[in-house]
Amino acid sequence: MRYHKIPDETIRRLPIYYRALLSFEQEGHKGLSSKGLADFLGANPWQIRKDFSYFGAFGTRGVGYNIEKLIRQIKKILKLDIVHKTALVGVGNLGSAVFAYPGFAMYGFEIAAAFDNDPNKIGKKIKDITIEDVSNIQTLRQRDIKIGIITVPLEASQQTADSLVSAGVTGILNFSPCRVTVPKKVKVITINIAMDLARLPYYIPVS
Amino acid sequence: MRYHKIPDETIRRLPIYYRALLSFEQEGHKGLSSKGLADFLGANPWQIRKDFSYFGAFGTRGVGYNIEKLIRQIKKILKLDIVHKTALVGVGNLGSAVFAYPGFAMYGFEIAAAFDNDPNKIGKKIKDITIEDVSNIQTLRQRDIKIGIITVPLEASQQTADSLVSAGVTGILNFSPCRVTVPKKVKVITINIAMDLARLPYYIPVS
DNA sequence: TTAACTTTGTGAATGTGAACACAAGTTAAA
DNA sequence: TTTAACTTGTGTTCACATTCACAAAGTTAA
Repeated sequence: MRYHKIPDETIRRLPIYYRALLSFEQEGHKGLSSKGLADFLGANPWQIRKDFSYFGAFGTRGVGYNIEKLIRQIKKILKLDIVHKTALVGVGNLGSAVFAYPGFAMYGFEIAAAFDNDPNKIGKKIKDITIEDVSNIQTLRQRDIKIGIITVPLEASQQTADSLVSAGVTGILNFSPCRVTVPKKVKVITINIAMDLARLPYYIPVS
Repeated sequence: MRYHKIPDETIRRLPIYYRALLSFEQEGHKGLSSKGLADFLGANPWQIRKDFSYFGAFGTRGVGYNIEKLIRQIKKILKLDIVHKTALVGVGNLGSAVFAYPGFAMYGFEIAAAFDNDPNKIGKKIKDITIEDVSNIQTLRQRDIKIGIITVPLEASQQTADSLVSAGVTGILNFSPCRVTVPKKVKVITINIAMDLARLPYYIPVS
């Protein structure tokens, strides 16, 4: 299995396993079976084993997995052991909230630059970062920033994405409520609570 | 095709179509072809047509779709035309942010109750809603509230989900960073920015 | 009325991921 | 050493979603 393409769904699940493993480790556990992890997460053991098997053999037959080793492996696969410098574009309500979000540091993200087009905001500081004019986005290449975070209003999001891409960014976290189109080599992850929200009523039986 | 089970993926895409259609309508357009919508969204025309076809024939061959009619249909399918009363559990940082989020009203959600277990918070008001003790969750059944929003810390999330389910809730929006296990008849949508975040580095080539 | 042109709706083919079953390896106890 | 009880890793099967190709249906213009 080792030389297969890794399913996107597997990558999507790895962070879930990762977090669960961290909590098992904190409780002092050393080893864990796929069944143990599956029960904890409400998932299937074979799904978990299959996911791991794409990356090689992590466990020991008849015994299970070594939690510490497994954490180290997943961390490496997801590249969570590297600090990624990111640039946030759009320091409005949403942008500020994202700035304050503690989850970023946990997964190795460091917000190293912030941009806005509002003259009133440019020059101000937020958490040690000076807000720059959006025209400065092109300097990201020299500054070795490869990830952009889009928190601008709907209308400006595609344009922002284009700027980021032309500045050499290879990954985009898009909080704006629309799909942005980018070259294939650039990975976009769109986070849109409203869209997730909107499909919930479908599943609710009408009283 | 009309009597098939609707793929979950189709439901996931409907809100995306819905939002795009709203913006087309606002620009004064009356009609739209699957190709027009696909170009706008960076999607495939046949995917869009297939998705719509699960619900019957919405368009006119040779002509395209009537935007207004299409919006009405999707709204009905997603049940966005009904106001859903929801209960928010956990009025901490995350809970307050969710409370302030304007997206809820847009998709027919009304936060009609708020719960916390902190005596300092109970009795206080937030946006006209009085914060109640979590033990009051059981009153949701009488109050005809069928959707719960979980914004409690990790440790309390499963327990909160259990309370909500036993209070007759049939849909849960889970913002806590873990999977919660519920009976099959209850639909859970988990929103977890950190998890989405964590898989981005995987796709970023190391410099 | 006819012919050329659009665009939808859908059966069929293809692709992808989930579920399963089981061989292979490990442990422990008789 | 043998046997029984576990647990992983993976080939196979199955289910579902995407893509494709085209018939059906409508429009326009001569």
